Amino acid sequence: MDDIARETGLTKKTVSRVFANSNLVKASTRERVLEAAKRLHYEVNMLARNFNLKRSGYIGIAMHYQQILDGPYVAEAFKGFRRAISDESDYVFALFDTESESCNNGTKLAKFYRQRRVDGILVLAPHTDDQFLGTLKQLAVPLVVVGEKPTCSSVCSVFCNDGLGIELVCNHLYSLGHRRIAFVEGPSIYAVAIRRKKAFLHFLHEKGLNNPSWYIQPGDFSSRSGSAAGEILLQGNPPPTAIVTCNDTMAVAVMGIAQKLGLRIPEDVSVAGFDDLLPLNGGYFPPLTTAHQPVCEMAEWGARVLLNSLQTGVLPSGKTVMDVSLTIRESTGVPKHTNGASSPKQKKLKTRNDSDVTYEVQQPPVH
Amino acid sequence: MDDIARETGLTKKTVSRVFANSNLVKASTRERVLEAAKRLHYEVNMLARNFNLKRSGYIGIAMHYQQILDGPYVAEAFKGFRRAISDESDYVFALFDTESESCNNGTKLAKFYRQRRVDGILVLAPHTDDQFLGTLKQLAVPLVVVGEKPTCSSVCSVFCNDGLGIELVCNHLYSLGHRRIAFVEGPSIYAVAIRRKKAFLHFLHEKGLNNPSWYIQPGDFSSRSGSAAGEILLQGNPPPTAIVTCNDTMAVAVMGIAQKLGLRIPEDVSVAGFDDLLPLNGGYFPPLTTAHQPVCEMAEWGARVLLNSLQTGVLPSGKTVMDVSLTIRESTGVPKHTNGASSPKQKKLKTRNDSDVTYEVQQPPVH
DNA sequence: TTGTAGGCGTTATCAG
DNA sequence: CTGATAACGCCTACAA
Repeated sequence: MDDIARETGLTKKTVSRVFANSNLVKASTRERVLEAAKRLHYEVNMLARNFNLKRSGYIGIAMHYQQILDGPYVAEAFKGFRRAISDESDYVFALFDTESESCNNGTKLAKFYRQRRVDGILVLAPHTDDQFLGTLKQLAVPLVVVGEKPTCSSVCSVFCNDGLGIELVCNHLYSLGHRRIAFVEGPSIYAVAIRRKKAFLHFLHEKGLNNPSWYIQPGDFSSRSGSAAGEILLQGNPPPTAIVTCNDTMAVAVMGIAQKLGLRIPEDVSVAGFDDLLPLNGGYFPPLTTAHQPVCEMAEWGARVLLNSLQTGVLPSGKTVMDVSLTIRESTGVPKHTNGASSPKQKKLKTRNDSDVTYEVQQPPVH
Repeated sequence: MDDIARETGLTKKTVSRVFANSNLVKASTRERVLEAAKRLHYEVNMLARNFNLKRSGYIGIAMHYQQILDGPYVAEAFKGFRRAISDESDYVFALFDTESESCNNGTKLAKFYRQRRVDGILVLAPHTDDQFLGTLKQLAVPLVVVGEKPTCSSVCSVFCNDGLGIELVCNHLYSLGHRRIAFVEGPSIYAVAIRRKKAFLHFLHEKGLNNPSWYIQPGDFSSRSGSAAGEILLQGNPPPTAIVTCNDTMAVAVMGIAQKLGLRIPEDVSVAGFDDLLPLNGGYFPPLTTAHQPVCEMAEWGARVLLNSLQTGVLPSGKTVMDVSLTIRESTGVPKHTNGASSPKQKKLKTRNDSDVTYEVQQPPVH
């Protein structure tokens, strides 16, 4: 900057103003500065600037690397994050693996914030036993949880109405005539999985269905666990006429087992999932009926809330619940031995409705 | 720091030494400082420290978000990165999406480096048409490309011997007795895909196989494209007895189509993939014979090289080629109408060999 | 619209 | 082993 100031006969401060996009600089002066900057290959030293501004320019994304990096969930979430925090915003994402203990108990994340290495934190799909949220809350870190309803209730978060999703799926199956409906659980480290199961139990109770207890099988979101559950369910007696799983991966695995057992989908058994994140698979399984979780939108909104907080200096707060919608495809249909209420072909009747967003407490989006 | 200095009756500099882990501080002095620091809730301001040290503490990871975030490749790569650059290393990962134009032509990445926002860059699986490598090369940025052999030859990189992988797979099939071997290509934006195809053509030529041209089908690594190719190949006349695909996803899709057509694997058709990254699927397809690509190891090594460069100040250089190995599982076997040379059951004969690493030019690893 | 003086929190240098 | 002083490159406050 000194060099440019000398070259142009101005002061460092004026040069500084140009690069800080201050509007109290004469256009001609700005030109002169920019010209000299180009000539001298000058580039702002963000280290110095940020040091001065007491900000890092980084937004931390905390997540369990191995748990979710491998899957469409993260891809969708990042799409949303990037929509909110684009290239121009001057913020960059920093990645933190909450798998490590130091991260998990909050020590490391807290330290990073205190040390000014991140300006704010987006927490993606934390586990229910993650302790760091509590730690961070005390620190008054600008923090937004995306994809989960944190147990620590005062933490700002964006998640979705899992219960509604299961309800929609189950009612869809019920109205097709299904009564023997089975369920494959998700891992209990995720509150979402627990909520989904709870909603299923509630559905059973509401409809007065008295299915055998083995109609509810454990699962951990993995293909392997889906297959295991599928084998038990489909070879049981009497087998369910419909199987609802806690995520799409397990639903596909169930379809795989069904096909292996020579069962047609949906003629012999209906299968429904949860998430609607999987790419429509290559055509060797019927497209999946599933509850659509607006991950991208949740992420985008969460990032916007955080950004807004960073700009205003007001800590983020409040919860946003987004509605899950039902996407009916070809893996569900009328059960064999039943006269269902609906027509047998339900092809591609899409009921997605992304604008179905419920704002409980929220500052306006900065679109 | 001033506060601590006052409290302890020392100088700022001495306090500084304590936190910089300098060993020229008396133990008792260090104790006093740390005690005061705890009492005053002092935490080093990394912004100031890094400003002074002219480093950001961030390592950039440049990749095409949507292209690869959704899949096991990134998960593996990050596992490797983290092995090399752990929590203790004081480096954090920053994420850059090379999908955006500003990143693609290198402007943004270059700017980030000049602006001191990243100390070095790991480029994950770039496309052949990515322009940023050239730009960055000129800037003398500490940079390592992982998972691809860059066209710009002087760029430091860690990739694998794709050709060898295809060769191993093809020879395995050939020795089982297969002659009508088909191939599903990968997208030409990846040089890896081109190398794999080239290796396949070389294999055909070497064995003097004269298969119809439609035995080579286009693909883009997606499940959808795999299915499309599978349908054409398996319904063709004469159909191939074995199908080699450019990645595992497409191989699974081909298996799906095969099962849909009522073909048994490997009795009616053998299928082999490339990558060995997919979780062993839930048991509804036979476990896949595939070429194992040591993504995690490549990433780890790449990150080590970069770290080493950052510590020594010497720009990274040289190429490391890691060998692909063959993992034989149950999706390949002796063709129906042929008397293969080998036994029909080749179950779980694993030939993985991760230590098969070839160092062409390289500084020693900092284990 | 531009300039002056001073400060941000750390480390480097060199002396003791 | 410890200390005094200056420097890093930018920004804020206030003055002109």
